[in-house]
Order: sequence, then structure tokens, then C-alpha cells
Amino acid sequence: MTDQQEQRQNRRIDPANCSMGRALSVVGERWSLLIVREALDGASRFGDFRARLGIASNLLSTRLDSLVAAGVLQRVPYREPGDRERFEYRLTEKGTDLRPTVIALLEWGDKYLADEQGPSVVVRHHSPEGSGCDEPVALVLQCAAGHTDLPPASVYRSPGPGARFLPA
Amino acid sequence: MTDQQEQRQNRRIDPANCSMGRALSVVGERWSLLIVREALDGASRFGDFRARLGIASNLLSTRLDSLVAAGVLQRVPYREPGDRERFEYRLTEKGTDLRPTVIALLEWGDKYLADEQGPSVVVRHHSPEGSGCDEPVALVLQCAAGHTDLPPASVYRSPGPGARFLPA
DNA sequence: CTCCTGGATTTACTATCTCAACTCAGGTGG
DNA sequence: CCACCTGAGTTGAGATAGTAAATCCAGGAG
Repeated sequence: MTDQQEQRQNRRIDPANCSMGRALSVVGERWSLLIVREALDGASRFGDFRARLGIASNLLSTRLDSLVAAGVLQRVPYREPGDRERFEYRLTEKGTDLRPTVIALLEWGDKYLADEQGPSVVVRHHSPEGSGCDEPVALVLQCAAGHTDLPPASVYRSPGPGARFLPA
Repeated sequence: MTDQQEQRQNRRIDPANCSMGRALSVVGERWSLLIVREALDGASRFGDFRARLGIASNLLSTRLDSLVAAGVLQRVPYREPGDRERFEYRLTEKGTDLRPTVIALLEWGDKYLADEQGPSVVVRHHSPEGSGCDEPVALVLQCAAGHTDLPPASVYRSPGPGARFLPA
């Protein structure tokens, strides 16, 4: 029996009982991750997002609301001098924790979909004003024993504490 | 002038000229990444995906086609004994390279959206049959100088070779 | 007062997704 | 030879999500 045949017959984790599916229900459509990307890059106001993304204002409105509802963004009042109170949308910790996801997509896009000139964006270590190394940053898969550079085949999904299985 | 104000006025990279946007045009809707997730976990046949994901067959059909067109999956004929020729969908390298994206979403979901019992899926190092460490695997942001555990604020986007800027 | 501006909401339209039913090619059993 | 089963789709009606454009609305500015 081949691996695949075996896998097909084994008790399988219910795919709906997967954090990735839930994650996608929050950020799994056209705009959410792009909004998060811009927020990670400093955008916070309605107009910032609108200008940077070219998103329709009604959609931006509903997406911002749903990201606030999901706890990814926080609605914070502000007031520019000589202007009325307005709101801006700041990333929560839950929001900034999407950075690896954004970077993973960015890296994949850079590898397979970039212009001939190369990637348009490079993520670097150390803040713009800071001193520091300024080296490019990458995501690395690493196991708890410290092994790194894991080839795809050496990584597998196993049931965790919250696993539910499919009926045989 | 605050950082944010400065950022708003500086020359900005055209957000459409970003690999992440392009990546999202390939895998940025409800099902593609779930299909890739199942494929990474061994699914390859129409019925595998259908049973595991509960996706409507027409959508699965079009999604598989578009993933093949995008080069994420490859359509390979096979024939079970006593059966006619059929096709299965195998990940290409471009497809398996989505693993970090899948894992990033999984980790985020585990942190914020898991059941009380904990995550349902743990990604581990070393294949099921193999000897080896069997330790859980995580994504780590690491810069080329070897710095790791980079706090969100110490990472920034800078223009790469293919950058296009927005008109001031 | 009236106009202007940023931040939305409304409306009308289109595209995409869901669910259910149907097709179609080949294999099997009678 | 023929009815029928199975896996892999296709078709079509209705719901959901996205797009573009117009409108609203609460302050300030003139």
C-alpha cells in the first residue's frame, strides 16, 4: 500500500476543525490581508487605505468594521488641529501577528510572480530611523530541536490537543 | 513631524506593484489555500478534495483548473486497476512553496482562534514513518545577519529592485 | 450662511459562491 | 447486450460579495 493510499484510509483530522480554516474566515478574502499589509506599513486612516489600495469606499468601510469586530484592528479617535474628531484604525497585537502571513505571501509572490527587475519590496531588519543591521528578513521553518531548512517532505501535520477526527 | 505623518508624505511604493497582491490574485479567495492545504496533506483526487473540504463540485472544478493554470497544481493521469483513466492534481514546487503561507495562517489561527482544548493540528518535523526528532515546527522571522525574534517594529518594508513609486 | 473635506452610506450592477440536479464515460453484473 | 453504478465533472437558480458612482453628513473655513 502506498503512502497516499494509506493516508486516504487512515483516520483523518476533520479539515473544518483547523485553525487555518478559521483564520481564512477572518482574512481569507480579497481585501483583508491587503488592508493589514498597509496597516503594517503605517496606514491607519480611511483615506490612507483608500488611496493606497484603490478599494471602493463601501467595501473598505465594511472590511474595516469586520477587522475591528475580529479584533485585528482597533478604532481610535484622533483630532488634527483645526479639524473635527475622526477615527483611525490601528493594528492590535492580533493584527501585527499577521505579519508572518503577509511576509509568507510576499516571499512566495517574489519567487514566482515578481517583475523581471526583481521584487518591488524587500523586508528589512531594523526600523528606518534606527541604526542596526538593515539586512533583509526571511521566514524560516524551524523545529523545536533547532533543525532548520526543512524540506517539504520532512514536515507533516499531526493531531493536536483539540483534534476532532472524521468518521472512518 | 511624527513617523506616521512622515510616512504618509514620503514617496511610497505603489501597493499594486507588490508581490503580495499578485500572490493574492492566485490564492486570495476562500478555497485555493484550503485546497493547497489538503494537497500538502496528501489529497490529490477530485473526490479527496471534495470529501475533505465539502466544497461544491463546480467550484472545486474551477479552482483546480485555475490552480493548474497558475502552475500550483499539475494534472496527472492515473489509472486504478479495473477502472478507466482519471486525473489527479499534484502540487508543483510552486505549490509546495505555499507551505510557509499555510503554516503562517495555521499558527495565527492557533494563537487566536483555536478551541479551548488547543490547536487541532500540530506541524511536526520528520515524516510519519521516519525516525527523527518529531518536534513541532514553527515559522521564524530571521534576518540575513542571523538575528531572530524580531519584534514587529524592527521590521520594515523597503523598496526592492522592481519598485515603482506613486506620484507624489 | 454657504462651501469644502474626510469619512463614510446608498444604490445599482456585476461577479462569485452555494446547493442541487443533471450529464457523461467507462466498468460491472445479469 | 443492456441496465445500472461510480467518479468526475457541468448546468442553472438563488444568495453573497465586490465595483463604481452618487449621495450624505458633521464640522471647520471663508
